[in-house]
Amino acid sequence: MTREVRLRFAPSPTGALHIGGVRTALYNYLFAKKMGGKFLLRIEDTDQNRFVPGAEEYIKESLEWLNISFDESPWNPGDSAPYRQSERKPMYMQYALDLIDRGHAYYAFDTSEELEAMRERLTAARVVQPQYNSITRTQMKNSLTLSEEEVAARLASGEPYVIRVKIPRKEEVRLHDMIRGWVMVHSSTLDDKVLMKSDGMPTYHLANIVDDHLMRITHVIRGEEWLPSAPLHVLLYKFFGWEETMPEFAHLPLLLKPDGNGKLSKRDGDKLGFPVFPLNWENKENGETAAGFREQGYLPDAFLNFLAFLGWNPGDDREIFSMSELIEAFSIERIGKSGTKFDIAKAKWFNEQYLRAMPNSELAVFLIADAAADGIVVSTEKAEALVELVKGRVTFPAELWAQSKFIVLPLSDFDQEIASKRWNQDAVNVLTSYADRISQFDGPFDGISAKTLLEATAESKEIKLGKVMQAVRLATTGSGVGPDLMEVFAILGTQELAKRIRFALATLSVID
RNA sequence: GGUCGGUUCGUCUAGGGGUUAGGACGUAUCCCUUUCACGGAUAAAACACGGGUUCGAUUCCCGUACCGACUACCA
Repeated sequence: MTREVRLRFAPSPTGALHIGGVRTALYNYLFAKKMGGKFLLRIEDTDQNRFVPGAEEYIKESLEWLNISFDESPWNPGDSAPYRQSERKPMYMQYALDLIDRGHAYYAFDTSEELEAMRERLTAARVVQPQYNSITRTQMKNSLTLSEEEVAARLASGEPYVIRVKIPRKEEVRLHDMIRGWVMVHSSTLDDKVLMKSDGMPTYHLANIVDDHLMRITHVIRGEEWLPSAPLHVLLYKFFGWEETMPEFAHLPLLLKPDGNGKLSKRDGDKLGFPVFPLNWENKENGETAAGFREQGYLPDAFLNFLAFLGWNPGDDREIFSMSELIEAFSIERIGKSGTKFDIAKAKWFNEQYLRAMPNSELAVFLIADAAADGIVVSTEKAEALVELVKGRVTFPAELWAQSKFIVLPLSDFDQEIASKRWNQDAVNVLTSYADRISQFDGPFDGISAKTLLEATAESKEIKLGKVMQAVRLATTGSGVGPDLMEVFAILGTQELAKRIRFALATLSVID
């Protein structure tokens, strides 16, 4: 019988969900869906000191924004409930105890001072890697060195203790990674990691193995930073006797800084002026804030598409993928091995592609809202016309209104540099006549008729249109650049257009 | 330092024993456009280095260099 494919995303609620975490969630989701399996969310909140209020909601909202949904989660529990490790606390100890019974773990009573002293002693003795391991544990206070009575007495007295895994002295640990192939590590380089902390909570290592086993996880896709501890996890599956159902591992390449080297961090975003988080974030306790892609104007589908390509590609030239197309095309084999530098320019390009592909009616919603924020009411019909005019020129929805409001708002001033260079007597002559002709214009005033009329006007004055075009733009929009002027005229309408021209004629003066 | 991982244009990448080493972003130029942008076209731009193996290596092997992750009672 083949097992149901089950994947999980297991973030820690210690702050805003980093973009790398979002990508991990996405890849897990894509693979789960591709395989017709289930995707679950598990909150890894075993470190009570690092818990940050609001972080869990942030994770939820971020993934909802991107349409990454869970079949099972704290808010939509399935038969693996509960989905918060803090709520699973009572179940971990028995597994740790089981490991002690099997001789694969032990109690340790060393204080942090004693641990520190041990490390100092080893460092002084030039031991390359001071760690709690098969050698050093014989000199520490634990159930391997202490008598059974002594251990029992310490336990009974309520003395704080941890439970450590007993790493074998010599053993070749073989780890299969779906992205990297076989990775071999010798157990002598591993240390006796803490499994149960003195506060009664499991560490990540124990909780992750126990929960993945209990939740019947078949594939673990996580960041490369976990690769070094993966051999320990393999060992734990073996110690528990769960090798048969051990999940497949895939360690994703890291997301790197755009400049220089190293893992992408919040500081890079602040420094280079782009977000590193999906949503805006504010830690109410320490006032820490971070900018989000959503608030910067990235469309969820575009951001998702961009994210998917950070370390994965379909193997052909296609670049624009919807979520369902991603699911269809996704495969772990096509995930790269090397770290990926974060390139915000590509993210913008994706956003532009998606924005231009959106129907005007949807884009108009953004424009109407932004106009309303400025206290301006724009009709749907007008908004759609404006959107059509400028959508090819913008990266973010907020620019739609910013770049077209000059049409809606009254014309007040003129670009002085253009005025001094382009405002001349020819322009005054053409515009004076054009305003008159427009006022008398009868019939539908569209881009074509606006242009025909302007050409006729210039011809009647025996002036080349090209010589006065900049002045015409300046007079009607106040600026030297902008979208197709004749289309602008059409939206303005004959009355407003004539009014603007007369205002310009009255305001600007010919210098030469 | 140790362990592990990685290395194709500036960036994301395709490819893989014999290729003009392909695409995309970005950049530059040209075309379109009576502006700017969009769009179209073109260009510059890469196999880290050294040894093997081989008729032939960017591709396979081994070293070196460089980069990174990890090295907590954090995940």
